[in-house]
Amino acid sequence: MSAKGLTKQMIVAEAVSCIETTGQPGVSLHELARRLGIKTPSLYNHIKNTKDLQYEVFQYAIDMFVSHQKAAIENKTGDEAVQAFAEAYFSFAAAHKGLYRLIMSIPSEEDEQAKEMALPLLNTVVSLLSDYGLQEEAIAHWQRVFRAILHGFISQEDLGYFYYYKSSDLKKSRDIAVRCFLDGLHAQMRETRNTGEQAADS
Amino acid sequence: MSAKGLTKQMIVAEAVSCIETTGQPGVSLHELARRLGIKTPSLYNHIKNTKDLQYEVFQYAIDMFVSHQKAAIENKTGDEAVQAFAEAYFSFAAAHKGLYRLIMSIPSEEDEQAKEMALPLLNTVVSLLSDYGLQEEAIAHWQRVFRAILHGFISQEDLGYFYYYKSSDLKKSRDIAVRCFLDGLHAQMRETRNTGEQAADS
DNA sequence: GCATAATAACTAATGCTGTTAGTTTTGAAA
DNA sequence: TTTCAAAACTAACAGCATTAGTTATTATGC
Repeated sequence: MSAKGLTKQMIVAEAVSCIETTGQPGVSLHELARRLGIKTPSLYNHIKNTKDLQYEVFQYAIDMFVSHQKAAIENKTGDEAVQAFAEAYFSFAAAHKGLYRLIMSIPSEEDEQAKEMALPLLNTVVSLLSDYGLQEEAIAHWQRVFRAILHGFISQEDLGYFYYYKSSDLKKSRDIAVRCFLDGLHAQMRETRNTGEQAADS
Repeated sequence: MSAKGLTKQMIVAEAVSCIETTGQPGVSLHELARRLGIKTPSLYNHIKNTKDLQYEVFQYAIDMFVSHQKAAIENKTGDEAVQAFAEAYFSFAAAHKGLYRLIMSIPSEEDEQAKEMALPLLNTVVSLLSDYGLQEEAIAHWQRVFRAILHGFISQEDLGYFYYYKSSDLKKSRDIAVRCFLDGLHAQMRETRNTGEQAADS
């Protein structure tokens, strides 16, 4: 009945809080309004639509994720930094399941806005690999490989695709994956040093 | 107005066809009924609910994916088989975007039925790695690593997360990823041979 | 201190989902 | 030809996002 002084930030915060507790990548406007003590359509005084709200939360999640990553690799370089990054990546995904899911569900090939918002997420990995003195094209490839491993792992854990053969623990699998990446990267660097060319196709 | 002799198989087939053309992992019952020339609630004479239909399509997609994989690695072993498998994996995901998305969106930790249906998908990879003479626990780990790379790649391509730094092509990135996996696997095998133990943590 | 304008709440309604209950039609078996 | 189950239907509901139009509150200018 009253103008409660609700702000967009408060709505986003409530949405984030909801996502954090449920582990789901979204909230219904109905649920959100209920939590804020208003009726659903009133939300439209502050947000444009669900997509708009999603973008706000998306931005929030990315900022959080990136700062988490940056903190983890501070004062570290090379393999040590890569390993620390991977651990930070895994721990964030575990601690913020809903937000991670959101980050990995929003963008699409067509959505230029989301892709641009996600850019910092890529830059952290690229700068991580810059230590290795690779050529620019090689970095572009290996950054993809690294992110594929990281996300592929989290994603399939989340889906339950890693709970077969469960005798062996996930942490060890993750360590092996990261080590595999580093071994592969080192092998590539040896080849590059010997031939002066990236030779990954023979 | 008439009993059209519709069967569950026909409904599933139509749903698959719809998913194949749209690239989306699902169809609305309304759209499905419209395509079949009946009213929405009539579908409930054949299916239990949307989840039920989803499972049917899921099963169909898995069968298709698995047979595609098996055909690709027939008469191949070792690295050659691994590479052929990876190519088959990538090509299926590209050619059947909607079905692949469905496969990678249905299961969850809690959904035992879906997890069991997905089992053949894991067995193909496990049998692929059996060639290498690894211990059972090592296979459990490396099978995860391989699938993480494969799905991680497709997933992020799909999300648009690989379209930055696009100067370099995706195919080459994929090749590097598979080679990285093989390099890592070989490195592990050398270690195992030397020490008689899996030593991936030092 | 009071009128005014902007803000932010509201109610009512629409269209899209999936779903259920109850009813009629159809086609095949007795 | 009657009978009965299968498979279609209509009508209705609940939950979702969303829009239009309305009222109440708050802050601003005179």
